[in-house]
Amino acid sequence: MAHTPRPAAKPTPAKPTPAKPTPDSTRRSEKSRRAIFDAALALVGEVGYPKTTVEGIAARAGVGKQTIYRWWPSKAAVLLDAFMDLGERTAREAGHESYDIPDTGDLAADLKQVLRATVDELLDPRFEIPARALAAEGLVNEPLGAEFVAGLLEPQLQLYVKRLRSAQDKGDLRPDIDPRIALELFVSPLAQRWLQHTGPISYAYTDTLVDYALYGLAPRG
Amino acid sequence: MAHTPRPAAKPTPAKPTPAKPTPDSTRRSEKSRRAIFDAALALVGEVGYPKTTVEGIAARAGVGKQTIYRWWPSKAAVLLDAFMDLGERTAREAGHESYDIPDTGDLAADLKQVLRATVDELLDPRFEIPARALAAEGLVNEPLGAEFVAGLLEPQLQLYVKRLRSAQDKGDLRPDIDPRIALELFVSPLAQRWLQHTGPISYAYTDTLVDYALYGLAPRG
DNA sequence: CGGTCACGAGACGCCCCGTCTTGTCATCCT
DNA sequence: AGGATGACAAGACGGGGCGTCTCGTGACCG
Repeated sequence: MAHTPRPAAKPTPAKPTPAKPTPDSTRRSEKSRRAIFDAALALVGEVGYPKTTVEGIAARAGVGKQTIYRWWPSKAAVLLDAFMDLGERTAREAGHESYDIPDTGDLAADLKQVLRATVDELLDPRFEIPARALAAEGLVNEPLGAEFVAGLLEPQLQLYVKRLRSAQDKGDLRPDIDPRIALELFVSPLAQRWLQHTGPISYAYTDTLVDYALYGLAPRG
Repeated sequence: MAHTPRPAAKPTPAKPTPAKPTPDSTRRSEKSRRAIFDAALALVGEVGYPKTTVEGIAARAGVGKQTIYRWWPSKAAVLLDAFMDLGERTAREAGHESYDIPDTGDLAADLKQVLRATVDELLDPRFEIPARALAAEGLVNEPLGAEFVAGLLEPQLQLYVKRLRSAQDKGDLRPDIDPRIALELFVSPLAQRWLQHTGPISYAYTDTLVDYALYGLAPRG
């Protein structure tokens, strides 16, 4: 729960910050929380992010506006939590405790496989619409962007770091390479094509990225 | 002038689309147009994109709101035209008729030089604030995103395509490589780090990207 | 010299914002 | 048991930007 307010508050009643009421999260209604998530995701899918409003979410969820403002600072924060909750639920029901990039010994094949799965995900509207909306909001809304990166993006990237380190141990990757930079050679191009529609995304494309990145653009020899 | 309305309209008065008044662009006030651009860029820089409003731009420019709505569909479109106009003006006063990536014969050095210049640009607040705002809007607003890509991004990328083709002619780049994909190996990582704050950007970083991309992540031999 | 039309100014209804008020209900403490 | 607490649904409220509209003005046109 990313936006749950801090449970403690200074005892001093007269401080510069107006001393918010600080809601009691133990008394929180789980039913309302889920209804808000469902309504937010449904509305973003149906009318798009810009036309999704806090009032609309509240009405759709059968919830008072105050209940939303009590727990989240903005519609973007609501959607971020809803999206992360969705991700956890779908991962759980798919049986994944925690993802990991396969390690068959063939680095190129493993990377291509994961990127193909990513392509599928990026093209699934249930994922695409809220993810794009959150990415867009994160570009302009600093704290939300940081949470988006830290909560959704960076954990994925760390899986690549792990797999690339393993490859270095086995001599499949140059030992002087920084894995955190290396992964960007195939992940970032896909991300940019998806986000900004700068080109089509397909299995052939991501396969090509892996080959180019691993074996280099310059002639070998 | 990206959003100048079409000069012609069907003679049929009763059609499904309500037949907009179609302003006469020959009678347009150049003074107002410039004042709107200046006001839009100033406001975005001062109060940020979300707090920039059409009313605010109009008031700052000493212009009626209708004059903005007559020529642009949204504040995002205004800012896009203002930003493109700014780019043209600064390029002109810097004496550049048209940019081009240097071709000294050393591909790695040429790419590193251009990327270093890009780093400088990305870190210049005068460029950064409106560019990020437009990129964010373009993610969610399809037609604006397409115009952003076609008008600002793709022309830059084509310079890389040109330089990479030249490298292929000289044998500095594998002949089977698609230059449009190859350029993404070093441009997209930089773009993503800048847009989403997924990591620091520096000369050392972009130099590394070029080396990784040209010579590959896998051991040579 | 009369007609056309972009212009500055601003009024208008609309919708959403974020806050505040009211009454209900579940939980916890005494 | 009974009283206090506090989240809850519902919705009223002022504020402000939206996009459209109506004015009166002035520049250019035939």
